[in-house]
Amino acid sequence: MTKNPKQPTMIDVAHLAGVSPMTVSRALKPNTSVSEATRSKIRAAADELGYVLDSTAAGLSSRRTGFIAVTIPSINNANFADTLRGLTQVLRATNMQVLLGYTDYDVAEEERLVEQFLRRRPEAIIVTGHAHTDRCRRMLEKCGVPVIEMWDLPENPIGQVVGFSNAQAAKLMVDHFVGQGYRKIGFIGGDPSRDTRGQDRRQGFLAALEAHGLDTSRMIAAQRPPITMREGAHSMRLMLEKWPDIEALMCVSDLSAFGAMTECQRQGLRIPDDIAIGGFGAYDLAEQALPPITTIDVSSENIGRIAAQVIQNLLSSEATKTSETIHRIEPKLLARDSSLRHTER
Amino acid sequence: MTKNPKQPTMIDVAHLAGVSPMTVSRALKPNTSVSEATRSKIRAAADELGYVLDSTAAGLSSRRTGFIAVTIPSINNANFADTLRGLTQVLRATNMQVLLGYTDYDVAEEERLVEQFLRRRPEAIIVTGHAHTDRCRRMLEKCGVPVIEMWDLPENPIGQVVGFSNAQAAKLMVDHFVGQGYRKIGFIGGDPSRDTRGQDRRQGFLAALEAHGLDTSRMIAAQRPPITMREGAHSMRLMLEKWPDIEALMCVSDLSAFGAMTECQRQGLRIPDDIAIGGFGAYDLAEQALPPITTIDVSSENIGRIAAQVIQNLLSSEATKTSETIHRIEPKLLARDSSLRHTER
DNA sequence: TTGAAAGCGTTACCAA
DNA sequence: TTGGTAACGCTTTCAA
Repeated sequence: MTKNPKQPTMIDVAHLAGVSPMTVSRALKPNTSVSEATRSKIRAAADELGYVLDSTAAGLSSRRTGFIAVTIPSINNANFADTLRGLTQVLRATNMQVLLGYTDYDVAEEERLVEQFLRRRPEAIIVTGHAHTDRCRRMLEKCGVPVIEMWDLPENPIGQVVGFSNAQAAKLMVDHFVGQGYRKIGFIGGDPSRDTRGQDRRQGFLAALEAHGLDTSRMIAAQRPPITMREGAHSMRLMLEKWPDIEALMCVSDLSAFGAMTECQRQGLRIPDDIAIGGFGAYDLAEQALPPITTIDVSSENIGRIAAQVIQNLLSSEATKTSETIHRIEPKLLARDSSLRHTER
Repeated sequence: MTKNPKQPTMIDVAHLAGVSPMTVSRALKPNTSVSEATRSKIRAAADELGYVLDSTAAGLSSRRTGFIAVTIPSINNANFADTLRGLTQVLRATNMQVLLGYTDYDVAEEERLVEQFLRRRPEAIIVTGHAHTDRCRRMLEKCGVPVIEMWDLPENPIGQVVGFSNAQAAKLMVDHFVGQGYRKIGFIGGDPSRDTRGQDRRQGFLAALEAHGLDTSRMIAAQRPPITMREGAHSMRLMLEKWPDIEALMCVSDLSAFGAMTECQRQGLRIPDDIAIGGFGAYDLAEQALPPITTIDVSSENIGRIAAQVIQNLLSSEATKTSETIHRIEPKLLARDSSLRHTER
């Protein structure tokens, strides 16, 4: 590793190229009025010195850091990964960089992250869900940059929203189960203190059962998220012990649904003949499992893409700024063998 | 959203608290000599104004940005997610922030990311693997901060290394298969142009087969990574068409192994009686699948933790800086039902 | 198209 | 323990 006691600055490049630093600054960005001759001379000088622009200084001076701060509950989650992918894809064109943090489904950790991130002076901030500590909410409200809450439909949004109704998503599954003729229907997952989206699904699930006049007792609350396959299997064991008559089961995510399904299979139960299974999130796993698992698709990647577009819109100087504040996604049910009656296949 | 035409600065806080900006700067960091009275006065003033430190300015002035740049091939990958978790956990104590980018297994994209990241003046940079474009390698070599290559054992390391031998990992699986009495052994995955780690596993696999004097023809190259479950299933179909006599199969990752296994099951083959399956990566899925899938554990989280410790060490002013450059992890085989002969269970 | 001067908000350094 | 001064490396702004 060559020891570089000091990285070259714009001034060094300017000296070598025989121009002023200001011209270097311009020459290094596109769409600036610099003659081709000067520009290539400067490029050569920069290359020779191994010059690398210092965005820290640039950001301080221009008050545009190029950061979009994003917090998600978990990095090891295909849904949020998809959202992030959609986000970065759209953002790439804008030269914006994502500053990513994960909260582990903990609002206190979210607060810590948001505080750290705001120091970086991001040009917008995206958080997952509507649950925040009071202090975090206050910080977001007066941070002076666009705030997006995603993956949820908050009752009192801080700024923009790109999300869907988790309750409605769960209702889709209940309606599907009922349409397939199942009546003794259960749910696994949904921790009120941490996974508010899971909890919303649980509540929507209950409400939908009630709307159909069905028994609502077959509920197993999960451990703290992330709800793993293993916990799905564990909860399934409890469920079968307590309500062996259960006909159909929704899990808070496809991962726990897979765990629940394999537990059933281990116990010799057939899916869906003995028990129907539904998940959430449209994971690859749900499609690839044997049998494929019925799930709900909320187009995670699209959430990210839309969020990025909202930001682009808000940051573009053109005063086209949409007044729209809620960008609502419609969850879709993907009916698969794990819940389809033989006669309907 | 309250319109804040201008965020308050340290000077505003200093005025309100009746001290100098310098004292504010000190009061806001721990372990600085400021009297308790002054400190709390300043804290109150900062709170009242809703002051948020500007790390951009702080970084410019102190030349310490608090960023550790990290590139991984994919965000939607439990292994790299675990590495990242280990990394951030250790780094949290240091007040370092991870600047994360994913390359999609593309060295050109890695180059783009590294260039972007170096502008942020990170205090260290961590990349995955040894394959870089020439330009990227040059940038890393002369960036002036510690460089770590992880998840691999490069022949010509740029700086520090925290990794393991992918070839050796594959050899573990071959030896296991052979020990179980399998002889007609195949491999799925390993794209030389992109997934060099997968390719290394493939090569190690071949070498191990040869060492045992076994036939090395049963190889199916995968599509470009990430190798999904679906591609595992697809490759399995090809494999069974071409070599229906195959007795044991290793896949480049647990995901493709799961896809391959479900494809076998769909075709009525029993695991491991008709065909044994092995994966890589110790995903939850491998443990939870039916039957559980034999895999290789490289302790992904540990890779991240060690990388973070190496960085802490390198950045600490104490000249304890370890001369050690290669931090080698030992892959471990987790033998499970998907490859264990009945008699050995 | 190019340049000079004046910050951007913070911290290093030295002095009190 | 506190404060004054001078950067840090760039961009904004205005002028040539």
